Amino acid sequence: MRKKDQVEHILQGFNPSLFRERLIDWFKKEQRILPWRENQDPYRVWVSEIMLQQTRVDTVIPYFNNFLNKFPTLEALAEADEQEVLKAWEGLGYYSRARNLQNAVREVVEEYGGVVPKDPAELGKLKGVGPYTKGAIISIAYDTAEPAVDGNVMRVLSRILHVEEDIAKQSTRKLFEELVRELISQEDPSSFNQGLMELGALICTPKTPSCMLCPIQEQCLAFDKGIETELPIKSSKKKQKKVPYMLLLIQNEEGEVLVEQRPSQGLLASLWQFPMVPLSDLDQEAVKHWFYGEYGLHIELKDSVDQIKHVFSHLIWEMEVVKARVVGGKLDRERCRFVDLKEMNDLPFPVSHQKAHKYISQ
DNA sequence: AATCCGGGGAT
DNA sequence: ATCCCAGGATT
Repeated sequence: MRKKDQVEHILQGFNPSLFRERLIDWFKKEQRILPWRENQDPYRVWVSEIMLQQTRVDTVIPYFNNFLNKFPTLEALAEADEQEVLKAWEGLGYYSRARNLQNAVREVVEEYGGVVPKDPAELGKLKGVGPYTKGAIISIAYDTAEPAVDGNVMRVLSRILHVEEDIAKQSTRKLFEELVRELISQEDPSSFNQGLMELGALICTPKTPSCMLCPIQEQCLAFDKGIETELPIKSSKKKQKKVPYMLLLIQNEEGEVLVEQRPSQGLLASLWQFPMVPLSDLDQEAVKHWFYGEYGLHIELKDSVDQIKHVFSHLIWEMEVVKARVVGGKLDRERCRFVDLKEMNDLPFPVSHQKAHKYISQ
C-alpha cells in the first residue's frame, strides 16, 4: 500500500500517453538491426535474453548466431550434449546460464509440448528465467503487457522521473516494475519495453548521455534540473579478494597435457582447466608433495613462464604458470586425464586458462 | 539482504 | 582503476 502511494507520487504531473507515443515512435525509427529481431520466435527471443544478461549486445551477436546455427530449435537444444552447449558458451561467462537454459528448454519440450509458456507465472518457474527475462520474453515474443526492468530501464526511468532510490536494492526493481505497469503501452508493449532499453543503450547512457538527441528530453526531470549524470543512485560493491595459485602445465612422455573438469556446481562449473595448486596455505616447496597427494603423480617443476591475473566479479585469481613433467606415480583422480591438443580444443575452457594455452610445448 | 557467478568494453 | 552491462540463484 505504501509502494502504491510512492508510485502515484512519482507519476504526479507526468504525461504517460505522450511518453509512450514519443518512445515508441523513436524506437521504431532508430532501433538497431539485430539478429534476434528478425522475427518473434519465442525460442530465439529466449536465447537472446539469456545471453544478454549482464552482457553487451556486441559481445552477444556472434555467440547468438553460432548458437542458433548449432541448436536451431528447442528440440535441438534439448537433445544436445551438455559439453557441446558449454563449448558454444565458451568465453561468454556466467556458464550456469547455459546449463539452466538447457534444463528449462528440456522442461518446455517435455511438460509444455515444446511451446514456450505464455503465462507469466508458468514462464517464471523455468530455470534461469527471473523477473526481467520473464517480462522480456512475454512482451517481445507474445505482445503481452508485462514489465521488463533491467539496468537500462532503471537508469532511464530514474532520470526521467527523478527517482533517487538505490537501484542496487531489490525493492527498487519492484518499484520500477510498478511504475512500468502504469506507463507501459497496452497496444505495443514490445516496442515500449525494447524502446526503454534501446534508449538506455543508445542515448541515455551511464556516463555521458546524449540528451540533445533524446526523444523524451522535454519530459525528463533530471535534464530539467541538470542532474542527469547524478542518476541513477547505486551503492558501490566491495572489491574482489585475491587468491594465489600455481597453474601447472604438466606433459607426459607423449607430449599430452594434464587437464581436469571442474565440479558440476559453483565457479566455472563443468568447464575444463589445468591443475591449479592453491598457494595461500602452501609454500612453493610443498607443491610437489601436495600434488602427489591429490593426483598420485610425481612431478618435476621446470620453468615458470608467466604470471596470469584474472579478474572475476567477486574475486581475482593470481596464477603463476609453471611447466612440469611427470617423473613417476600413477594418475589417480576423478575427472582428470591427459589429452592431446586436438582433444583439448573440443573441451570448454574458461578464458582464465585459455591464457595459458600458448605455453604448451608442441 | 548479501553473496556468488565471467568476461569485456568504455571512461 | 572503476563502472557497468537486456540478471538469476542461493544462502
